[in-house]
Amino acid sequence: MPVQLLKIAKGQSEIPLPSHLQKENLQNLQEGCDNTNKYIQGIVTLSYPLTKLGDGTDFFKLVLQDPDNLSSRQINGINVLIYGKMAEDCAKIIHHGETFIAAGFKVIKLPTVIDDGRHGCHLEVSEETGSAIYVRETEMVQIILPCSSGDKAHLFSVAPKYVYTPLNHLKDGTIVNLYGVVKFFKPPYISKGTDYCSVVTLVDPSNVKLTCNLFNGNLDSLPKIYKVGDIVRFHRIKIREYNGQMQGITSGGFASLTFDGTVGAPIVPRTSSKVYTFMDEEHKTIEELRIWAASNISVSGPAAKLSGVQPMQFFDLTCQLVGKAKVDGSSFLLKVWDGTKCPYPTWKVPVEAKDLEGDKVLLRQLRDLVVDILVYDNHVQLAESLEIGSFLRIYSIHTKQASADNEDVSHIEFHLHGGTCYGRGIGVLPESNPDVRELK
DNA sequence: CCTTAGGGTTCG
Repeated sequence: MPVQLLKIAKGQSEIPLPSHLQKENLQNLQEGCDNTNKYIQGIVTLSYPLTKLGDGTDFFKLVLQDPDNLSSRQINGINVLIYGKMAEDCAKIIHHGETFIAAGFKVIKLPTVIDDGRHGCHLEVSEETGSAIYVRETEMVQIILPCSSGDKAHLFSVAPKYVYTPLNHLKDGTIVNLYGVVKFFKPPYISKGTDYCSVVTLVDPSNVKLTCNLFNGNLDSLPKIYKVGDIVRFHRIKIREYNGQMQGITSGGFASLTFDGTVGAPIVPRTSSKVYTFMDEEHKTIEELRIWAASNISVSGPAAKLSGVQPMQFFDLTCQLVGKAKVDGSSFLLKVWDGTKCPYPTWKVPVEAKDLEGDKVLLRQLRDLVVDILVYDNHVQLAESLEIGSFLRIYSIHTKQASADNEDVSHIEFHLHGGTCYGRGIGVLPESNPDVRELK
């Protein structure tokens, strides 16, 4: 059998394998079987540098995964050992994530089988034994598995070839993957249906906007967007036409990654997915979008501090929750601080002492810095669930100047009105957020 | 169940 080293480039039609070859499942390999007319196929998840054996023979080793049997619990890779000229050629053209096909391979049973999910055999491939190797791009397969915890030795990944659609190429009724810069968003809120809802408007270098309605019963499954300018990657979002415009909506397998959109910031995806793909190619995309966004997205000015508030305005406040209290059915009180002092006298919402949650001593210590924010209607339920001490960003707080009958001077009131216009809402920030660190 | 929202400030 002649040696064939075949690279099928993207876009070219696939060259069929010789018809006499039959596919053998990676799980079914056994030593001693006649594999002359069989081939195996897998995705390259790991490869080692080309080396030379003691006798000068080139040697190249890679690990294959069966794309039909990928799961986080089952590590079913099989080692492929390639010798001679074929090793040298493979080392040049094979990349992580590509589909590797070998015909005319030799199955060698491993002396000691450890029951850790590893394959009981390895494969040997060389020109001398009549092997043929085909390499092609991997079609879209699911999954990659950076183990989020535990044994790092088993950390490996499979590169699926996801295709990302620019926002100006979206078509009604399709399910696509896409990247976008957040131009507007509503932090997740409790919808009138059964799920949390987050509305996100994206834009990309095609300058087309896409508003997405994202729903999920699990708050954590919605994108963790903290500010305009964040960059998101959506997988499997459904595109529909609504009022003459394309609209995105969550479909069954929706998943998202969110990144800080600041040029030069660390590229750390925010996601609830334990399993996701993220490779060099994605890094590059994020960096390019950051640079584009820097000159094409107007990020709302520097974050407002309590020390800088004006009587009649809407603003976003990054703060820490130090107290909360039930007020009535349609409003709820949050006591927060951001380390700065509001220059105006602030409104104190009267509540019964028994309804106030929070460290009394701390509340007293911080009494000149803490402000009362009254939240209404749809925000009440979310506000009730917030934990004392957590870091929040409250979007579109309204400041109002008022004076009570028993006061000589006017005070300033902080309201988070009902509804979600202009992204009005409450988001919880992780302690790792740069704005939270600044707060501390 | 197969919706919810479909960006564009409350009016307490």
